[in-house]
Amino acid sequence: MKIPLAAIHRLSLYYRTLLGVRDDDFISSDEIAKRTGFTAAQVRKDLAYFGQFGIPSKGYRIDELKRTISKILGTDKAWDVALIGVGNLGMALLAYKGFEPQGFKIKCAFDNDLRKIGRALEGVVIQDISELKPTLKKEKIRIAIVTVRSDSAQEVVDMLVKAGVTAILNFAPIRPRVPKDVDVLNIDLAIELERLAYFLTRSEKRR
Amino acid sequence: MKIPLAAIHRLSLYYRTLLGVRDDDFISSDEIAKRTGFTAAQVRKDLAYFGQFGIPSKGYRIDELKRTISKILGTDKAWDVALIGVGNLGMALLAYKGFEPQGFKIKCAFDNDLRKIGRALEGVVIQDISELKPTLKKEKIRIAIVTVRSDSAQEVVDMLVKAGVTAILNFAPIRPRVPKDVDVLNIDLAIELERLAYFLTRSEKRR
DNA sequence: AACTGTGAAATTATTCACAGCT
DNA sequence: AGCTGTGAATAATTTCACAGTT
Repeated sequence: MKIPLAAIHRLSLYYRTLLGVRDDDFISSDEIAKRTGFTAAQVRKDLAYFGQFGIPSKGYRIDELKRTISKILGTDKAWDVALIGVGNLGMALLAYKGFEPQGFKIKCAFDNDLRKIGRALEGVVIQDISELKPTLKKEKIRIAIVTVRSDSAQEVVDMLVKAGVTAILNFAPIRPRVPKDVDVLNIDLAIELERLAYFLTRSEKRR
Repeated sequence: MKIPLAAIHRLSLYYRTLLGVRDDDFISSDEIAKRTGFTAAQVRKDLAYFGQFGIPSKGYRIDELKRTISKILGTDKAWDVALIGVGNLGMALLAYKGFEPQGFKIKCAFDNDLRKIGRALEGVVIQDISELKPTLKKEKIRIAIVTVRSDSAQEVVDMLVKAGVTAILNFAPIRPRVPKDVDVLNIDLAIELERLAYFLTRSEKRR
């Protein structure tokens, strides 16, 4: 069956909602919908893509549902992550507290600035970019976050692919080319602001 | 006419591509498609939502198209932006060089940490959060970036709405409630990693 | 009675394919 | 001849609505 990509995103949000609810109880699709802003039918359909977890007339067992979603998303295991580019944004992500609760740990960091190499931040020693491949192979790292400037982003992505990385969260404002078995998720901060500017322009026109 | 939200996102990417091309020439939908990874029909349809800019047998005038897209997105004007929460991520965004070329300028920053208030970063003096409403009103700021911890995010968003902000880029891992004339774009970094983990889990199963 | 799971219908988005302009 | 603009066709996603289960 073909699962809409958007469903995965919603699943993450359902999971977040469940974290704020007492465990030892049931929750209905209606209640999840209310708390996340989606519709009840959508919640049920999304969950049904992956099996039948609900009990008619009661809803979903919260603790079970949490475990199930976590397993679907793959956040039931811990994932080690590599960070490439320890500039402002990279440092902020190193210090970001939101990753570990979801099972992600930035295990190693790389930069090409000699002044940074060898320094430790948040318990992670910054390594020279030339160490990238051996370290990633050794640590069996499959996920990387790219926060380098756009002019070296493609080069870094190529190195990551060669080092066996298959999932990349890219903050550089380019869309890197990768083999099709590698997943890239692009976050372009300026583009997000552009979308807001579009809405703003529209709504000001409407007045 | 109803314009798909995704079309706006693509428009931003077309624009980025055009920046890397000589001005005084034409470009075909096919060429734009090739450079952005979408299809030519999609490029033409997206542009056609907003008017007829192309010349049959030649393509689109690059300089004109750039101006046109910029106008559609609203990036032809400069936008002043407020930043709330000068933690690691907030500081990184303050220093981020990618906003200004697209017409966004972080004009003021707020925090509630007394040790930070009064300090200047990147030429922006950090103000006490109590100054938020008067400053935003005075500066007529409509766009805000929220990088506070999740437990105060809703409160901050409420303040922003009261101060007249109608577009919010939110990095706190909650979905704030806002009146329907306010647009919120949520970037949840952990959720993005969860999507990658999902792909990774799937592709490992396939082997 | 209450709530799930799911086909069918409706809606939304994308792709096709070609008439028409330069 | 080449490339746009766009209706029509197709595909994807969401919503509806209800049969079935507890």
